[in-house]
Amino acid sequence: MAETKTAQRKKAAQGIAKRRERRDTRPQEIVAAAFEEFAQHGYAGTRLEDVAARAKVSKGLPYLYFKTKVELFKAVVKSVITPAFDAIRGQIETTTLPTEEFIKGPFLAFIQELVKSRRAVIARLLIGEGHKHPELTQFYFEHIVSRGLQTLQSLIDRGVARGEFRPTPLRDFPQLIIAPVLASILWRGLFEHYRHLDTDRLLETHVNLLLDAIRAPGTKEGER
Amino acid sequence: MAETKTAQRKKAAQGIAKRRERRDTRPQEIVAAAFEEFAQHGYAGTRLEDVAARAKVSKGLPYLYFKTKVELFKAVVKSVITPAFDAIRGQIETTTLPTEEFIKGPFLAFIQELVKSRRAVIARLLIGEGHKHPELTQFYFEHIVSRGLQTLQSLIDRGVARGEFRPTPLRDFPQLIIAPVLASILWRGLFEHYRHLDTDRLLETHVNLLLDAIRAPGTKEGER
DNA sequence: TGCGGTACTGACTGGTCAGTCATTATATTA
DNA sequence: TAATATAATGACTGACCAGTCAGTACCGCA
Repeated sequence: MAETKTAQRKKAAQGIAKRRERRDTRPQEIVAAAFEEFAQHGYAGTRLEDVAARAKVSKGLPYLYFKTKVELFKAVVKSVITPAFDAIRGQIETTTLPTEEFIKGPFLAFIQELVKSRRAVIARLLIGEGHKHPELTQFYFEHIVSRGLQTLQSLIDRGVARGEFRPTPLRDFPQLIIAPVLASILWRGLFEHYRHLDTDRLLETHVNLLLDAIRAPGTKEGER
Repeated sequence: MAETKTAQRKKAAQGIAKRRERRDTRPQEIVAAAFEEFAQHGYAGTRLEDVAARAKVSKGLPYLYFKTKVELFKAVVKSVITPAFDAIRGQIETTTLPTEEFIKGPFLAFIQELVKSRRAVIARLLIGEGHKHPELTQFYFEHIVSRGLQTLQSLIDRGVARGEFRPTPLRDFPQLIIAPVLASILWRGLFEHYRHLDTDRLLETHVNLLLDAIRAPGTKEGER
């Protein structure tokens, strides 16, 4: 009997953490597995059984930490999306670069990377299945969309206040800055297989045209 | 016995068309019902039983005209989307207006209307569930997206050839012209409930900024 | 007036999957 | 080392739905 126990402990001893630690890391492991599955099969197309399998866990365990499938999905969104957006928002608020330089540099780099990252598929998921889960959509709207747009608005306002940009209705529609990012994400998800799209150049073109359109006259030193 | 028959005929006589006609109109009726259901519940969320009920038809009948659910969805896309796009494509190709006028006029009106129309929900459907049905996506890509982008490209090229626009990389990325349309459709579908977006003005702003960015120098008569 | 064909019906099948729960394994505590 | 608590399991349930098919009703025709 004692022998059987020790035999069983073999597994547990192989670097497997203590119980308490285990309980604390399990949710993250499940969220990570769920992210992969959701990204690959969409929300409706993902079976919790597969999530469990990927996390090397039994079918029932996810329900111990997440009451429902939706709850798990929310956890994925929170853990994957929020940090990246907080990062760029912080940069926008604290940068000392001239606005045009900031947009052509760090901002462009951020959206170029975003479009190609695994995080982008979450946006596609929200777009596709959001309307079935109002609670989820509201969370996403309040935490990402609303705050993001507000930040962009203040970025433009700052450019105008500094005399870098002429005042345009763009400040009322910061969605116009983001729209090509969305389009790129969707293209990559849906049509890349049929026709390649150079999203880096697309976004660069977008940013340049937009700046051409709003740059204050007499500030054209950068043009050539 | 003869009486029973006549009694049954009562129903049939009430303006219900003859058999042959009936058979020819049924598919359209089913497609119309399916459009409503798909628009309301998404592809996966739509039960063919409900489509049938809405069309006042038994559960089995749709399968007589459409082999599978996907086939029915394709029919919906074809009947709802294609005509509108063919119309604007024709206009683009045959218009005699100066390119800028055309874009600010008929083209702007078209996208403003499109965003608000019931057709837009189909785009949202494709976006959300397209990746699960490659066949469907391919059909959509070939019939709508690919041809649409080509038409836009030739519109820009024409403007450049006429000296109205300066040459810009925009011609390589006609997606940039459409991106705000996409964004508007998605906003209306997802967030309108939380925050209203004036898509008419958004699209007008977009078109104006874009034209400001690509207008050939010396053609600024329209500016003020 | 009845016959043949076909438009149409709706109960049924097979398969899927979210969520449950009785049971088992194992860490911790005494 | 035994008792206790709780992490984890996985067979199972209930609900759902695409797609089928044996049968019915009804039209047009002779």
